Amino acid sequence: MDEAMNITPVNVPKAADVLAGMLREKILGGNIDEGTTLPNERDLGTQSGLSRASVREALRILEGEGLITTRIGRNGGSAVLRPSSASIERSVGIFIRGQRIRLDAVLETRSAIEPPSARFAALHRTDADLEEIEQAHTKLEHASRSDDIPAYIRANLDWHVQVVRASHNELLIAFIGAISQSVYVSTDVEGFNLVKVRDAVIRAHRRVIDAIVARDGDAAERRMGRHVTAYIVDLRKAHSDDKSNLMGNLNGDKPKET
Amino acid sequence: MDEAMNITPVNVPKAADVLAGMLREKILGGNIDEGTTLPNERDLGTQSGLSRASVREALRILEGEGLITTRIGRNGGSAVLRPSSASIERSVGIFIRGQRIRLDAVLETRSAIEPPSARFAALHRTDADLEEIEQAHTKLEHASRSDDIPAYIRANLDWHVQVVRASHNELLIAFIGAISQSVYVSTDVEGFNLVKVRDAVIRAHRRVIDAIVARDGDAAERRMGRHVTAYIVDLRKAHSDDKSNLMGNLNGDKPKET
DNA sequence: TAAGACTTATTGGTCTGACAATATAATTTA
DNA sequence: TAAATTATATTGTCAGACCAATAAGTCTTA
Repeated sequence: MDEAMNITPVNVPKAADVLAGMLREKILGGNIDEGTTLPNERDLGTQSGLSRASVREALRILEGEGLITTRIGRNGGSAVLRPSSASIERSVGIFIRGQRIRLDAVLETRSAIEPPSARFAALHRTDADLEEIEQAHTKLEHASRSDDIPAYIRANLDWHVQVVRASHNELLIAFIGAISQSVYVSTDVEGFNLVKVRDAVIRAHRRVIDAIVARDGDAAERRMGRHVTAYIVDLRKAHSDDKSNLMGNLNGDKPKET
Repeated sequence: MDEAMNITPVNVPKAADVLAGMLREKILGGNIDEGTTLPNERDLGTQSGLSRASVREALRILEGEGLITTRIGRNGGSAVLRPSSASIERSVGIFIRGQRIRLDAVLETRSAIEPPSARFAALHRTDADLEEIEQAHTKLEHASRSDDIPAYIRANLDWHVQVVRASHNELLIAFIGAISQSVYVSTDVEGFNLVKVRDAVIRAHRRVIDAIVARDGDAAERRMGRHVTAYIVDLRKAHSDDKSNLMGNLNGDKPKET
């Protein structure tokens, strides 16, 4: 590169950003217990030499990052929070909407993540995990039998989430959770009107469960892979009437007129 | 559930949150071009009936979500931004640090995502993608030959990112990008001191590239899978001196004394 | 005429101080 | 002792002012 005399654009951090950065490092770096409360806004102001408005902006940044939660009233204040997958879910959701990622692509992502997750689930599961998965499976069967399609869709997603949970890989869990949100809001009900379709899903789930029970990672990955791939193919087939577009995107846009 | 007479906890949204929500929907829902500027803070205040401080807090929230960027000065203001993967990277990074996810688990996640990504890369790649991958490969070889380990590590990660880029799946790209950040800051240099190790990596990369060139999805997935698995195994072997802990986590903590 | 220097308007950045809303603690009272 | 009341600590919100940065407009000058 030719970066001899070039200096980086002059850095003019805002006061609130600086304070937020300091507090963020304190929270993430230090061994601070969850629930510990920061000094109140006025004290933070005098300590940092900033106005309360700037302090509040900094706190709002941290709140957005899921690092603190703020309560009003006496003994209120900003309490340290262990960052959860919620903020990943939020940013992924915004990303999907903002970039207008198509449902097709989201499902493709899911089809990439879930099979290896099923493998890890088979390898790392506990008996408690199995119980959760079985419970989700029962709920799915019940929703299917009572023709409650919305409940069925919810239960279906839930089952998949439970399988990934059993992998005990927090990142995969967070990713699947984030994706599931988006899949849920844009899964269309009509795909599951047919009992035949619902039954096929349930049978596929059963086979995956069996592999997880047997701690057979290879089988779990293979079966989950076939299941999610088949699911995508089915959806594409169901939507093959408007061939130009394959599927709607996640923004509720009308198909472009051509 | 027994939720007959129960009312949900009274909802007291903050003014800034409400305004942020309205603006967020306007930005994500409406067809607003990137670069469009919102009204200035004072106008937003009068239009919404809120004080400028509240308006600013709302804008700060949106800025944190990557939906706007704010510039000072005449013709400045808050310009709409297409949300990028940057905010996903940030939230994933915070999640990893905050939850103290171990490097081991991060690598496991990578080993789950990359093989299917390589498959998609083989299926969806363009010639331009190939060029990027080859270029990254050349850089890796060069860094290896000149024993520049930091450059080697950077180039190594870069190659992996380029492969996933070729999948043209924005979510997978974002996930891998987010993970790579964390892998980078905690990959330790010593694992690559041996030429033998570096050469093995390069040969494995070559085989993956060949599969992508041939548009052979199965081979690409299989070879990438073997590569990342071998990588994890090697790292674990290298760190087998402190057997209790397998690897350091990503927070630079000292191993717990027992 | 065109390049440079100066002026000015617009916009976000920050501060101060005040009051409102609310949740908990402390006190009083039945 | 328990319920009701009061006090207090804390965030939520507002109004207004001034500072800082930027770009458009204007003037000067070669």
